[in-house]
Amino acid sequence: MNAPMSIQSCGNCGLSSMCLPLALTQPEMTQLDGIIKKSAPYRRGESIFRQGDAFTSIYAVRAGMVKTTVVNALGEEQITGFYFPGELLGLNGLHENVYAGTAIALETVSLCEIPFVKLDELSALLPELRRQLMRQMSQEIADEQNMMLVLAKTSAEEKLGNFLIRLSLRFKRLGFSATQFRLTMSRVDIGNYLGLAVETVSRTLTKLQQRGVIKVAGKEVTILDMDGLSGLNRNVDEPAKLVVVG
Amino acid sequence: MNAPMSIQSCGNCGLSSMCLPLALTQPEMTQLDGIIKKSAPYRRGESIFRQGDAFTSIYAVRAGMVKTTVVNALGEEQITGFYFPGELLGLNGLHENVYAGTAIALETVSLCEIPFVKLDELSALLPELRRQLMRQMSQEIADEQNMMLVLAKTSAEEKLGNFLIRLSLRFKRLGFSATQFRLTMSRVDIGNYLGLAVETVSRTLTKLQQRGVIKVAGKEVTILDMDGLSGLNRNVDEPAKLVVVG
DNA sequence: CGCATGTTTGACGATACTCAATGTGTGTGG
DNA sequence: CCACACACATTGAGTATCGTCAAACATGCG
Repeated sequence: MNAPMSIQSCGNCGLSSMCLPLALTQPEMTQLDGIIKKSAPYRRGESIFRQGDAFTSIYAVRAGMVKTTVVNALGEEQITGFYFPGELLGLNGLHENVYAGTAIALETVSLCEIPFVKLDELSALLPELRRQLMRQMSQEIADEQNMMLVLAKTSAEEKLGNFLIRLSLRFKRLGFSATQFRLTMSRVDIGNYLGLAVETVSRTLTKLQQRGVIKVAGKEVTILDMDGLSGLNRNVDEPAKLVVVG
Repeated sequence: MNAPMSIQSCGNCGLSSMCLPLALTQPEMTQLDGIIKKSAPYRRGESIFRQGDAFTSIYAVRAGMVKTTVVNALGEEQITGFYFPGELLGLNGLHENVYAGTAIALETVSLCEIPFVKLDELSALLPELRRQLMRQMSQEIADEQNMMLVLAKTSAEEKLGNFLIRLSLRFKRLGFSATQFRLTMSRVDIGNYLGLAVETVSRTLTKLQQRGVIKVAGKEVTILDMDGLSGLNRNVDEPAKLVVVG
């Protein structure tokens, strides 16, 4: 008796509506299934690919969380993103046939490996697959541009607020609580990603907590005042009593 | 007698080897030409598209320079890139069928407009076109990730050095001098792009000049010591008579 | 030629970094 | 199961880099 394959198929994957197969018909999905390789789970700290490795596949996260980094000539390292289930890894690799960054599992992670040559061929036949692939690349471009704004223009407090809100939205999209979740990454990772020293991350989280906007207990975060996080307290006066102008 | 069309065709465009038609055969290029719309030149300050506009086309820069920006909910604006001839604009627009940013001509600019629906259809037929489009998107992702590192991890001096070096490489690729060129954008734009105040841009350029690494005269820049710009003076010893305490 | 816009320079101050020490959690091995 | 060690996280003190405010200076367009 074979082990059930259901989990391996896009058709039975709960993430298909936010992943590559979006908008594919059932037979099309079967074709896509045909080229996807099951990959053994990665453990915390293991790398899925490394900067400079030959580019062969992109990966869809099925479970767990992944971080990606780039390193410059001086060895400085920057975390460029945290990837949730349904999101694609390795899209920066195809322009020079070499991965432009490293992907590392933040916890036990399960992935779908999609050989790019086959995906490219299939995308010629399936317009919706092609468009979805491009949409996801486009999405990544747009996301990173927004991140550039955050890095260049905002204070430590705004950076953390923005970070927590984006995490919240992604947890929500996956069906988890939008207001209470666990930070998979360390404070060091958060600081690296946001361009802050670890100490500043700690202090800022404490400050947000004291103001009653969030509650932090180790890696466990509760968002108490979503508007306070995003609204960026233009009114430094008082946290409660919200004034609506007009 | 018709006006010569040569300039309008990819086959006769000097940029084809670094633009979309890269690796296309002559007949394929003709097909691509068939969907490209000539666009009237844009003047300094004019927008090619605006954040929120319906996404219809991507644009290849043929002449002149373009900047792109994103604005967040609070009205903060971030320049996300400067685009040279041969580079593509609007790639961030297709994931939500709306441009995720604004593109503005920094000088008189001439563009090739490429309706995306047609490009998408054609990309199903021409594998090299499809791959080149994806490569350019991938390139943009990788570039922006490197920019995130610059924004998050480096000092004002390093930011300017990195900025000038990247400009230099792109001028070189276009056949211009790599060591002497004109900054098309204002100091305000440079500061915005790099996450620095205008005053810091000014001061840092002056400092780099005093150190003999560059020469600046208004918008005219000469790079005197390329290694000094990138090498990041690990040797802080002394430029002139510097007093070392101890 | 003059006004507007862009650029430079100076003085001052705030935000976030560095260094340092203490506190907390997690995983391993006895 | 507890103790220990190591990594991670928090807090404090002092400081540097860069931003803000302000004014003078240059440039260029009409």
